[in-house]
Amino acid sequence: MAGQKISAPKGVSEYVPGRSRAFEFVRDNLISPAKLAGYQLIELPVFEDTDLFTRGVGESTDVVSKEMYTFEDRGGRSITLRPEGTAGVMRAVIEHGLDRGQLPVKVWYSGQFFRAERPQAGRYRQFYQVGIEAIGLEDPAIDAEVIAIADAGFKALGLSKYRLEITSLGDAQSRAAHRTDLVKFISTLKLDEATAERARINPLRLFDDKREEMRAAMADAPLLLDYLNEVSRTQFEQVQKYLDALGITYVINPRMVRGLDYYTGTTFEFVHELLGAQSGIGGGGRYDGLMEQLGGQSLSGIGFGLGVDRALLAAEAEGVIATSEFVSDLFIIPLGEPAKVQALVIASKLRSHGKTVEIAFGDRALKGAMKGADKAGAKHVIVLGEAELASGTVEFKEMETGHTSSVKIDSLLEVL
RNA sequence: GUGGACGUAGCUCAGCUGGUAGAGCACCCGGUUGUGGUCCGGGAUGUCGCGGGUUCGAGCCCCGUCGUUCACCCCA
Repeated sequence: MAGQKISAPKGVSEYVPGRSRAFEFVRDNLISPAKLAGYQLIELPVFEDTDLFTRGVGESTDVVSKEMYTFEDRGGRSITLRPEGTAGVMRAVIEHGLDRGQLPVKVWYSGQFFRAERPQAGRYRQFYQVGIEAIGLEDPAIDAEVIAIADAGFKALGLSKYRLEITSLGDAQSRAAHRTDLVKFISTLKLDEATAERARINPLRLFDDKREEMRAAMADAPLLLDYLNEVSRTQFEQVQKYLDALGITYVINPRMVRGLDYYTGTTFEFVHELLGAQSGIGGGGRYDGLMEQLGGQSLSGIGFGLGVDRALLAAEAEGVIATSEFVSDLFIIPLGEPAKVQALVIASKLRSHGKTVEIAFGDRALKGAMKGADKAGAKHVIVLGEAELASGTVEFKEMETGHTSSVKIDSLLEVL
């Protein structure tokens, strides 16, 4: 049975030449501000013990209850493809005792995540995220810095048509007080079965319902922000003060809901204007109980995850992705066998000095090869034939201007 | 998981009420012997997503399936 075509699994995003450079640009620039702020790389497995997510992210969440890729490995262990980044980072921090040293622990990560959802524009089953975590400090200044780093990442891409929404989920005491009243309020509403079930699992969810009638019904619902106790309120005000000082604009969204159970205190989301239904390009927040929940000491942390796929979509929608850049410094067109050998030698030497050099293999006609050089984005071209080999000199052509000059083969490095 | 739309050359799409496929872009070759981006000429390309069915005959109709897409849900 030969010849059957195999296509990619449903709902995965992949980037091939043509767009892969843009993807690379987005991924690298999104995370660059974190590196400037002293965050260090943490490279983790894409699969983990299933318990890590059921305990860390929370069994009541959609992410855990119906979107995980879970399977049994050959040793009978339950394994899950990571649906998010924070739980894995916490596991590794505890396991390697990183929290025994100087605090905060500051790490960044980058990689693929997996959720078995129905695919949609900007929503994939395998998606790419970069993120950071700062663990072990409760200073609201670090909350503001974390948010600022995410914001700087988006700005580094040239994005501007997005907004930052923030809120505070408060501490356990504040949330408990609010929950009592919220549940009471919800009990007065007439809900369909699915919605009632969601309310039962997490009453805050109803704030996120997009249906007009639900929004109207929830208009007068008690807001968590009004229930913050002294400590939580002061912290949230501090965060705002720092953001103001940084000149970062934000809107307070008291109805913001996050899908992962571990969030507490400062919580935020970046929403892009041009993206349609899947408009969240990044988000994060503080998590007080997570580390303890996973068997570590009781430290709070804060972090974010930014969606690389969606940020790329956003950048394309805004038209801020730089498209044509020179890919190679030099393109060599050899004419004849002896020239081909020399081309290999010259290219290899220049590459060892960090120059990007391509060779037109395959004995194409000169015109075709020139065209190829143009398409490939070559900055300079040289033709290597009998005459050049004999004289040791080539016509060095600058593609943008078409200007040529005589250059000794041995001196190519100087003119590149 | 639920509902709607769509699925024709590498890409974007056209194809009237069923009669055995087309355009633009891209690609390849050439425009007198070794120089690109413009122009001109020529050329290759599709089991019309896949599988059934109706019909003398289906890209066009029906069913199923897979995929994409939009919304809900959820979230990056």
